[in-house]
Amino acid sequence: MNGRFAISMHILTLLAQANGEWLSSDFLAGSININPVLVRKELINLRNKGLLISREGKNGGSMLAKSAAQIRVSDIFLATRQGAFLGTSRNNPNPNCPVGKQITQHLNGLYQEAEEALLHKLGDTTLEDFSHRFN
Amino acid sequence: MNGRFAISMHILTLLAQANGEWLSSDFLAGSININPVLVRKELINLRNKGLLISREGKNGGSMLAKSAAQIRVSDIFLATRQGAFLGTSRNNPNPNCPVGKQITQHLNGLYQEAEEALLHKLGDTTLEDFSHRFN
DNA sequence: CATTAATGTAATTTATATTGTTACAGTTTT
DNA sequence: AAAACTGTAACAATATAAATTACATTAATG
Repeated sequence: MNGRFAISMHILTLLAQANGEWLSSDFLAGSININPVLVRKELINLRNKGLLISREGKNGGSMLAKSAAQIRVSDIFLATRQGAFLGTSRNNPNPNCPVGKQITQHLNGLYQEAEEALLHKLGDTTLEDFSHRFN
Repeated sequence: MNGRFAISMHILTLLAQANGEWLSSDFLAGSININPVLVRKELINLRNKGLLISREGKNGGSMLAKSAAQIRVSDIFLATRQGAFLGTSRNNPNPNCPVGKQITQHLNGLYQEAEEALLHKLGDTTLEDFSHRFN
């Protein structure tokens, strides 16, 4: 998918299983096995998207902003994709070619349809469902 | 999606509209506006996947191996994705954490489901359908 | 049979995107 | 005041993708 999606799923699964405990970015980073700063950057993003809350200072950390049953995997997907997901075509097809002139537009249409199908599928699973798979 | 998918769609759309003409890699590269060597690499791949045929030497080029109606966009997607598409998680979560130990497996399950939904959707459109959108 | 116009392919470089690191300021609890 | 956190900027390293160069090979054609 996207490295950030995997990190966010990991973070949120840990939070879902934390039962009201504030988990520190260092603890999360230890489970994911990545640098704590990357975790904090992801935490900031997920917080901005309303999926978790954080507390600064000693005994600080993060916890879910709502119950895991209210968070769909598609929400997490949407929260972590940067702009386009399928696309970012920084290509400049030849505008003098009938195909080149239109291809970007038609590919984008295709990407949009595909993404909708993907989102629909990911909307079937909640974070709670996912987190229960670890039992 | 993937830069190679876009290139392949572009190549195949041009071939679909070529009506039995052999198109050269230089011509294709001119429409896509990328280096001809990249096009040839993609042509090799698409040929190995049975989507087109090529002819060497003077007046050589490529053409579709079958009618555009027989090629689904999902075939092209499958032909261009390298190994995993959603995934390639070269991350090593902490095996001493109950979540870290299992997350890769569960994410892969999710990716597989998502990819199936995507493929199903892309299977609804043929290269012919796509190519007709340029009229 | 030499010329020309193609493909095939390896090796290398360049560009871009992703991921990781360091350092330190700010916040809150004790 | 000390300790344990988060927040964030600036930078470094790595990985991936794209482009380039160079040349061998193939086949048509005059």
